[in-house]
Amino acid sequence: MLSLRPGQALTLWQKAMLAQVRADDPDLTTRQLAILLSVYLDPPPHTVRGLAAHLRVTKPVITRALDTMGIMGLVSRRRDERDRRNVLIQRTVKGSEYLERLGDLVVKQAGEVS
Amino acid sequence: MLSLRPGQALTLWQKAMLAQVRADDPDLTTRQLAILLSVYLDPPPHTVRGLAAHLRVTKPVITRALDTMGIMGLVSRRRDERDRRNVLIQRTVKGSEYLERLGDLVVKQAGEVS
DNA sequence: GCAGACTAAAACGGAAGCGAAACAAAGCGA
DNA sequence: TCGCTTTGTTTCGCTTCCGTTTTAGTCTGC
Repeated sequence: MLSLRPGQALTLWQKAMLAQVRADDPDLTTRQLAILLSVYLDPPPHTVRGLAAHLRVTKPVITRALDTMGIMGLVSRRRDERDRRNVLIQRTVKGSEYLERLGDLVVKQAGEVS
Repeated sequence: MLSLRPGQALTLWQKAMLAQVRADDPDLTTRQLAILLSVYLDPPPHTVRGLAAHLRVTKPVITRALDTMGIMGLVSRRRDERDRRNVLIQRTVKGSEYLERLGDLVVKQAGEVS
């Protein structure tokens, strides 16, 4: 159970956003990041349909985000051989590293919140 | 001093992003949110030039973000009467409420992180 | 006063995201 | 087999953001 006050939350958010903006690696949209986090933190398998329902957005939103993040190497796609209509979204080393850095960044900024 | 583990940080991030995506009020870009948080959390006065230096982005980025958030009513602009080249960025009630909701949202999600 | 420095905004072309609708491929049920 | 559903992608027109460059207004030092 993680407990923090609203002021601490906003300060943490500011520090994290600031670090994100200053780092000039390409930053993801809110939707893209939500998808990436779901793929890596929720148990597989992940399908376009499943993610769309989970985030309550339309399927093209998922497809487009996967296109973009696929080019970035943060996720990869594979056909489901058991039901070839489905596409399974898979993790990549690069995506793991990306989220690892994000987690470390948040932890680091949290340490500086009084 | 706020202490959390990388796994907790990512889970918190996921929950917050998910809540943000599901809520269908217009979500801000990373840059816009960073600007908004700086305006509300850092001591005034805030100028375009100052914010650009603080975030390490170009001035048009700030101008455009202020345009967008101004239309949304989250910030307002006023000429500095002491040096009329400057524009002072000011807080609004609506902006305060927006960040209050954001803070509460993060606190709420944090409470569900094990 | 006036040239030069400074500040913010506007203009420009390009890239990327959006929702809605159309589409192709695969499974399913009679 | 042959419709019908399901799944993911593509297309369309539109909006928004991007970096760069240009413009307009304001100070400042001589």
